[in-house]
Amino acid sequence: MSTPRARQRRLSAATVARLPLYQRVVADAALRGESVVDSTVLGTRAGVTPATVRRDLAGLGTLGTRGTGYEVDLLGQRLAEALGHDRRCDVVLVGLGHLGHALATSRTFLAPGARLSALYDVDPEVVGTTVGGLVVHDLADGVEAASVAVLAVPAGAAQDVAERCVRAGIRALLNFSPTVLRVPPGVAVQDVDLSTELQILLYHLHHGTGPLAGGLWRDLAPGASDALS
Amino acid sequence: MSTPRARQRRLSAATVARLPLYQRVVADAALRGESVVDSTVLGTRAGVTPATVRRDLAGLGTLGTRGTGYEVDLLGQRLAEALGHDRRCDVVLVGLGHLGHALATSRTFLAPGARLSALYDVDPEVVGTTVGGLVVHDLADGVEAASVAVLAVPAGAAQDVAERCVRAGIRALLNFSPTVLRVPPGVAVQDVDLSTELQILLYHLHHGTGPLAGGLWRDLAPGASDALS
DNA sequence: GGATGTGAAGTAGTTCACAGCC
DNA sequence: GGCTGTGAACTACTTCACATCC
Repeated sequence: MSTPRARQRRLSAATVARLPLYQRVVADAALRGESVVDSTVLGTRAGVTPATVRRDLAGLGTLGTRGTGYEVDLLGQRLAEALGHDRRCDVVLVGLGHLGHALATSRTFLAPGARLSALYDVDPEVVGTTVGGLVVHDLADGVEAASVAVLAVPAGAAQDVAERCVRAGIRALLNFSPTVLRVPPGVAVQDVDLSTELQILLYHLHHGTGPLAGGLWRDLAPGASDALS
Repeated sequence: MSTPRARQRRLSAATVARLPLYQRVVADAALRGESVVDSTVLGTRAGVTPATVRRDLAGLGTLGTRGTGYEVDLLGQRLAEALGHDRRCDVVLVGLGHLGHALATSRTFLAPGARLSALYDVDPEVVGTTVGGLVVHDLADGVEAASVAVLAVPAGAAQDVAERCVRAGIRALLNFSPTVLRVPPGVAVQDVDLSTELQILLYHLHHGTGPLAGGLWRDLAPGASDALS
């Protein structure tokens, strides 16, 4: 146990945001029975240039083979490790409107290692019901400790809910409310604002503007789409 | 009508992504009865540095007053204009699972100017029902023309749905599926991957890494939170 | 031959710091 | 006095291009 996990350098935020993408492409490649992928196919499938792929993956340590590419199994393993898929982690979800319901029952939302540990709402009609195998608790009864809280609540309630979560010792919030949360230092907030995403798209549509972080204006692959199924 | 809309320079993608945030803060300020805001309060409320606020807003033309700040009404007007809130725009939504349902019934998802014009699904149990005042049509019967399509469908269906939309003449897709879509040039795709957002948050939590595009590790405001009721 | 990994160049975005105006 | 708007410095990210190794 001398150098347990010190293989990878510090990854940039931009790289981290792409790791889940690579992970998905690699898992898919494994399912298709491919044993090796190179940066070009990884890139086209992930919507990223080959150079960026290589730069990103180089940050995980030396795992490619020159002249060949990346071994799918090994790459998948390293990505899972970097993304912390081996670590258990409890997630609580607050707000069981349609969005909360969608998240609680989604098969793909939770990363490997993450487990939904509790659900909360304030609506008496919802409290006590079962969603995705978990009973919905009353937010007023307090929030249990966890690693992450997902906030799928109306804007007006978000700050209050965030404070309850922080008081419960939760240090990472995934915020779906259109609100900028005030949290103490040491608490991470990741905002996902669905209406903002639409507005960004509309802006680029109206102004005919080009590529955006999310990867706009992607080209159709030259060959036919390689039908999966 | 000599220089109708040529007031603003070309805005960077990063700036565009922040405009909706400013817009919200400004609308909120107007509701509170504030008539002027400066870059510092705008910044703290939007979770952005004052310098960035000024740089961003300067791109909309000269609209601040030195020594004072930005007039709320004027700023709101310019932001709305830049975001195209005056332009009508039809949005179709495909997929009425919980997520689609949430989007279709949300009061905040659609930007001003945007109107939901049609809903589609493939599930016979859902087709024909009414959601948010609109009847759900069968996707197999074809997609009507619109400016934007929102894809809230399972990953396996996303590419097919995207192609139907493109065939219907839609040139902007908001994609909630964990899939990289292949589209012809000239079609804009904005990806929103909810599971990726969680994974990014988990990475930063595990590795104790710092600020991210979304704005992690925000500080608590020095004063008490200015309680809005 | 062919693909990785990486210095070096190029581009985009942020922050500083201050001149200019109210 | 105070705050905007912006050149200039800085930092972050991407892309090129090639030496390196299989």
